[in-house]
Amino acid sequence: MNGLKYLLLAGLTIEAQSGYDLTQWIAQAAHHYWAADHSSIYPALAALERQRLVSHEVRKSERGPQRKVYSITDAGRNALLEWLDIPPHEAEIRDEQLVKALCYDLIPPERAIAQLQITRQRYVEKLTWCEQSLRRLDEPHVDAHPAYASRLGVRLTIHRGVLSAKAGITWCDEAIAIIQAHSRFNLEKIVDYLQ
Amino acid sequence: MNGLKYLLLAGLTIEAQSGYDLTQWIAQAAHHYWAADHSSIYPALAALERQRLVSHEVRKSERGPQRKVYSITDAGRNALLEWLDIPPHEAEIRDEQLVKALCYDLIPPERAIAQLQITRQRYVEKLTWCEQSLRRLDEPHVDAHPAYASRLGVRLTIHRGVLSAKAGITWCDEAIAIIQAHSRFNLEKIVDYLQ
DNA sequence: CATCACATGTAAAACGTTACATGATTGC
DNA sequence: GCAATCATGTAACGTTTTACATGTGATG
Repeated sequence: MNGLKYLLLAGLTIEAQSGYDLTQWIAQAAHHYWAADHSSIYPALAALERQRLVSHEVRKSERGPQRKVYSITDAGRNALLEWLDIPPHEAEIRDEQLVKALCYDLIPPERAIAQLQITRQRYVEKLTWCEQSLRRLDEPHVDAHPAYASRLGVRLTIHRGVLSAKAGITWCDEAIAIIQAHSRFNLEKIVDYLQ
Repeated sequence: MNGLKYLLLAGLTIEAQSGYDLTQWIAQAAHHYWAADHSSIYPALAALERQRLVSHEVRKSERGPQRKVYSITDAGRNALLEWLDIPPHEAEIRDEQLVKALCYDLIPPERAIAQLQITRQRYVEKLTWCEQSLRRLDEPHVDAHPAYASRLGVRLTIHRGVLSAKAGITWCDEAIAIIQAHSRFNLEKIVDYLQ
């Protein structure tokens, strides 16, 4: 069984959700650690249901067509718990921005810097979103049972988002500075060379 | 054409390399921004050669069987340059550690912490490697033409590795602290609840 | 003579993305 | 009526992973 299915099971331990909800949640809250879109989520949910790790009930939506709201089953929770103890694989990353950065020798510095500024903006937006979510988590909740007092796991993953976004912003800023220093340096060397 | 092919073209702008070299390089220097192993690299190189974006010559190895050393062609360089101006897609990440972290509510804190310590160690090793590489880049080179004085792109990507690894280490440390605080907090609440 | 690092590949299966396909409901 | 959001899916295609497959040369 693949990682997406465990992510879906994990999402359903937070609360019962539809495929649409899970899609939105992965795109926003889990985007910095898992990539998946609806066309892989719906078949994955169907497969989990065939394995009896989740079940669904149909509910009418407040707006739009009927929803299939999925819940994790006891078997699903057990499968998730078993998987949890396996040491995680290393993160798998494919970041086109870095492949392009590797080639910033080959293009004019202004174009490299313009690209980095767009990437920086994306990281800023992610940071804003994560910080807002953390603030929402910190609003006090009154729960009957202390075990549910706060969602540790959710906090941990959003906190990771904050640190990733900050690292991204720092890199963009420093990369821009390095490119500017480098182009000044090269200019000086070219002037020397021509004299 | 996919990202891997551009990464290979980018790698070949640094120097002519074999599939084996590229595999090693991606596993070490590019690991924090691109995942690929030899079974996708060899077919990708063959496809690039069919498109005349790279060419190879066979050379005997100092140790082991013959090598196919690939070079980027002018057409390859042009294809790379064209691609460089397209705004990069957002990074695609699949990090099992974070999916597991999302579930750290569900397991005893010691097990979560043990897992985080293994992950932390991986980040420490990555950081060590990147810092060593940067030091090597800083050793002065004497080059005939100033444009080749240093590899800006290589520096940029390794610098990203440093920042990513540091963010990873910080997260592991803070996650461990949060889990410890959370379990103390829950213990207190459970004691209150039982009284 | 076994093991490790070097070196290159292929085949089948699993996985993911893009595009296609449909339809309800709300607000403008 | 049109666009946007809600909501669920499938099909074709392309990519990636896992496993298989082979063989060289150095070191212990």
